Amino acid sequence: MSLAHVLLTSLLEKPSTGIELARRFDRSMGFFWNATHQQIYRELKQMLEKGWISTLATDDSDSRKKTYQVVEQGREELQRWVAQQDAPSKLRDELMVKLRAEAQLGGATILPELRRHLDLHQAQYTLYQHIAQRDQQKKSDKSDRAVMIQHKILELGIEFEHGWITWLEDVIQILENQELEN
Amino acid sequence: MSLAHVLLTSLLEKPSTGIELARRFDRSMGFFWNATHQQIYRELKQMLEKGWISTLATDDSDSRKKTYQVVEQGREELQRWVAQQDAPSKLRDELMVKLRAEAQLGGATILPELRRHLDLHQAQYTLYQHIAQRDQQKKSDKSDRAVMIQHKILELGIEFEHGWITWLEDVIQILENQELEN
DNA sequence: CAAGTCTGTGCACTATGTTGCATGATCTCA
DNA sequence: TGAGATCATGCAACATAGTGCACAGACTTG
Repeated sequence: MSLAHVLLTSLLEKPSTGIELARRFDRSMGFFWNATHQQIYRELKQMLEKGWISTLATDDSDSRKKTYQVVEQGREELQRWVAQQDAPSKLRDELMVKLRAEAQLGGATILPELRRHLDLHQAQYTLYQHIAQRDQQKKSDKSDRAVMIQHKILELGIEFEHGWITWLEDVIQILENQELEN
Repeated sequence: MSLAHVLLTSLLEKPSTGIELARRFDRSMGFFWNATHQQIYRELKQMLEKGWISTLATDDSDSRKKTYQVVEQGREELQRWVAQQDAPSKLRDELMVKLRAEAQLGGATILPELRRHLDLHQAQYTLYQHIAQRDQQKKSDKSDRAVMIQHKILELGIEFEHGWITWLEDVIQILENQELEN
């Protein structure tokens, strides 16, 4: 299980409510992890039971809103997990399977899908670029370890998106030319 | 569900037994999808029930070994799936979370993990390069659509591994230098 | 040919992720 | 001020993925 550890990390960065966490998954955190609000609420509940997190007392008591923070035990658990060896995450990409399937089936049904994915990756790419630019201006404190790491992670994201874009453009071109030949 | 579709694709390429499929996941197919033999047997059983595949009659009947092949209905299902729009697969990488967690926790516990991953990616990279070279010699028939697509997929894999390697080297360097400064 | 290992299949259980729906609280604007 | 949107939390059911273990047949070797 590691959704719990993702949430611990996110909560260390800033104590938050369930929804806030869910929203953060659509942004920076979401680049390399994602989860629905359902998973998040369920996980928060379990983490509370395990004593890894607690709710902030400052919350308005007549609201159902709960803000969570990491407690010592949660911090220790995260530390333990970080030190632990794990296999690199396995890639699992439907589009690649579809391409390969189409290679067997014949036809060119896949072309629109490839174009659509190209668009999506381009959008993601520009989004990351914007975030990077904004960060650059906000905090030029290069010596801050946390800031540097976050920046590096973003860079990797940008690199991957760029890889996808050039690759997709290439494949689309090749397939389009093959179409024309028939 | 799409493990079923991955298996359909793999079976179209070549009728196989469960184990053969599982082994193929450790190779070419495994670059963008993976599954344990357990998942595969279970899925094969269900696909048989749905009438997407059938067992080959040529199998030695006193062995428990079963060779599966795709039947018309399975081919149609695959076709349907290929044409269908899907969101790009979401990346989910533990190492990135760990990095970010460590940025919060402080310490340099992550460095050995980064080095280990660098090694793994380097190994993967050379493996792909070898496969690419071998394929180049075997089948220089560039006009074959299926061959071309498989080659392109491999190229993407190589590109990604390369991205990981340069990025990891970079991050390791930066963190090592920070270590020295203390 | 007995003992040990490998191959191929499979069940049961657990963990993780997803979908659909429900409900109270808060906001908003005519 | 009350009807409707939307925010925040959550339950239940289901779908998918992964682990551990078992077992029968084939292969192998002293």
